[in-house]
Amino acid sequence: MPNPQIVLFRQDLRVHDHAALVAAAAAGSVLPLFVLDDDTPGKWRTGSAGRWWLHHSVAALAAALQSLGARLVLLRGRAGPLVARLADELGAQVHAIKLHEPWAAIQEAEIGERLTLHPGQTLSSPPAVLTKSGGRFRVFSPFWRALQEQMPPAPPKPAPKRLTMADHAPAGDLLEDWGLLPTHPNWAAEFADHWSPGEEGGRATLDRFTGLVAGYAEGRNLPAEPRTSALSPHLHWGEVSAAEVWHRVAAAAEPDIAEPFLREIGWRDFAIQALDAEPSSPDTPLSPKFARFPHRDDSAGLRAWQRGLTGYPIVDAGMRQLWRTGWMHNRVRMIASSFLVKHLLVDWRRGSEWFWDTLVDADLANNTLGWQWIMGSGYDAQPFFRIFEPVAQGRRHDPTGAYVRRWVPELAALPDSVIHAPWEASPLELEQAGVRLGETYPERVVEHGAARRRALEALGQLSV
DNA sequence: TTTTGAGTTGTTCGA
DNA sequence: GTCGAACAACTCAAA
Repeated sequence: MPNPQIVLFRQDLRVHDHAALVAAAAAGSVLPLFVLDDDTPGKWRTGSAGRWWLHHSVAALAAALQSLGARLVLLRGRAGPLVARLADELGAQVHAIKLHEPWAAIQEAEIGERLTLHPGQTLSSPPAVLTKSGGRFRVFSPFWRALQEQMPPAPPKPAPKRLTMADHAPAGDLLEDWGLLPTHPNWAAEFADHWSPGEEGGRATLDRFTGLVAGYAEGRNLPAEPRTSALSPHLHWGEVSAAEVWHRVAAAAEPDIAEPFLREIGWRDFAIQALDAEPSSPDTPLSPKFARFPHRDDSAGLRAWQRGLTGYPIVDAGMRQLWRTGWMHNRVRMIASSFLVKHLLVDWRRGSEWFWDTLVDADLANNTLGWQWIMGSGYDAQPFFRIFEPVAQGRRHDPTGAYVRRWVPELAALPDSVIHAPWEASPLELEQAGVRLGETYPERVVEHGAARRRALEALGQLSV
């Protein structure tokens, strides 16, 4: 009997296109393992919404493995020493898909020589496409050009037909005992209306999107319409591989039609390699001068933002969509995050922490890149004078107000002309809509013009 | 080494 | 209402 092969699942909760699972199955009997490790990642342990997703995704993976003849073993604790000890006890090899988050590198080092790493998190492997002089790209466009030269990625591997479960596998924990789901209160009550965690749900989401690729470039900025892929949580947890997404989308449309979406998958690679190169970036601005930025310690403003009570309808709609569904449309993420850091001057890390805890697709690389980008302190950051104007953004991307009406129902009866700026409504319009500013819906926490001037002044100080 | 062109997602102002 | 220019200076990547 050959040695047992431990397959350590982490952010690759799938059985298709899983190089580590395939290699293990070919080498002997298999012990699939998932470790709930809240220790190694420290502050960036899986957040609350992510835990809801993780619960269901682990259950789905266990069922998929069961149908192949294996049992997913669940353990809790610091993964490195725990896996190393189990491998020693069983005389096992360990297989895993290489991840590029800083905590993953620590786990991999702690498991040590028993571990064989396989590619699979990113489109290219290693994730860092390099410049002609061997350096890392810090600007997306040249990165994307170089990445495209490596495409297509390797074709997805089929799932193993049959697994032989290793002898002497520990019983492990019960998923229900991990307490990943919220109870009092159950703030995730609506999540299941919007999401189907797990590989099957991910593939169904991908199937649906292949019919929408052609309209993606035009429709992706309209938050009222379901025209984005909604693949982000499935990609974060690796329920479908980036390579499979690439192949399916590329097959669904002509190259120039598919490119706007494939670029976004390229951004995911860019974010992952950026975090790999800059492991402190979740906590530290990449541009050192931003350490001097005069953040305001505005706990009331932060709370208004978190609860969707800023008085700016597009911002509030986004923040409430996030709270209710664990997700926010990408266009609105930009508007809402810009509002926090530019209009309120709150430290971008307070925003990234909130997103980390509330997004079902919370991903350390994407979250970090996004917040540093909007702040202007990161790789390929936007110019400092680019301050989103929430009313103009709302009118441009939600012209009928359908998105605001859905998530901010107390404004639903306002006419289109003022739905994004209720303070511009006439007394009669307000009365007919049943809106009393300051009572049924808040006054603006800041006025745009004044907030913009204040932000420009604060940012201007950095250049002195 | 130096030079050159370019750089996800925008807003405001004045003609 | 529409349009183009200005908004800093810097860094990156390649020639």
